[in-house]
Amino acid sequence: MDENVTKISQHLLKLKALSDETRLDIISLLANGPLCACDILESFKITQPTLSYHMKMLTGSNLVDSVRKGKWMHYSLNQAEFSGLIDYLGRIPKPENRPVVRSSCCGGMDSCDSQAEQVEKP
Amino acid sequence: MDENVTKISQHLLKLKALSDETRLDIISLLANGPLCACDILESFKITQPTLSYHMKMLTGSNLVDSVRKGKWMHYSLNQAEFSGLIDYLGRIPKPENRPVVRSSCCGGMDSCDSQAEQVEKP
DNA sequence: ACGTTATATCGATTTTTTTCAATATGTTGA
DNA sequence: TCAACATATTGAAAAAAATCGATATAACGT
Repeated sequence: MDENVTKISQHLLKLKALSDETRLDIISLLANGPLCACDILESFKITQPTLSYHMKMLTGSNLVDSVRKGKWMHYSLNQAEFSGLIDYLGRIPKPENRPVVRSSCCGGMDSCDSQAEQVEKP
Repeated sequence: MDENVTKISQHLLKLKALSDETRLDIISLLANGPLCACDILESFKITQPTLSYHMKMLTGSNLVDSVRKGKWMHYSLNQAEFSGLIDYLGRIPKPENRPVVRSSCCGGMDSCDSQAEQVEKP
């Protein structure tokens, strides 16, 4: 029931993760296969701590998985989570959601075209 | 060619637009059909200028269309643009993109498992 | 023209995000 | 154990985003 609420925040986390240009580029990089942080770092003009921060955002949203391989940290796109986000977005445009209340400003939705009479709101 | 660059920013704009909780909720509202600003406003605990700001973000990203109907501003989800974003995201996980350079930190990708010898980077 | 209503813009403030230098942690090979 | 390397964390500063009150603009009815 309020699992939905939690889900929304999970999706929001992912959307936030994708809303930064550097991170979106990192995601595109990882789409080609796993990479270690040192490789990713070379593709950008940012410092190592900044990359580490971005990777934390990405792993924190579960869009990216990480495993240690010796000295190196290997990052990979979590396809399932990524697909999950896409599925969520894909379900939005359909009218099965009705997540919040709806009121009407002027009787009906399209009745505003010919707003001969206006409904006063108390 | 660099149309791709522009496209990326368009997608990034949309992702930024969706990365705010209020705006994501507005999108869900609009998924049920067009609404005027006054109606949307009632669903949130924000002021009218703030809503106007958010709607500007949403229309600026083209995820939402707006038309004046008399005194009212009617907002509606731009399904085509929304789908465009979803399509873009859906294409990311496949290896047809290779958007940026790739280097290798230790020979191959999986060779790091048994990193008997390490390749020094000059 | 005027008053009312709906929305937009402006200016300032608060909040959040991004960034980096310094430093810490963890791993490996000698 | 220790030096070297890869990555993480911390603390502070800069940049960007969100918010609001005041005010402007636009449309309508009278």
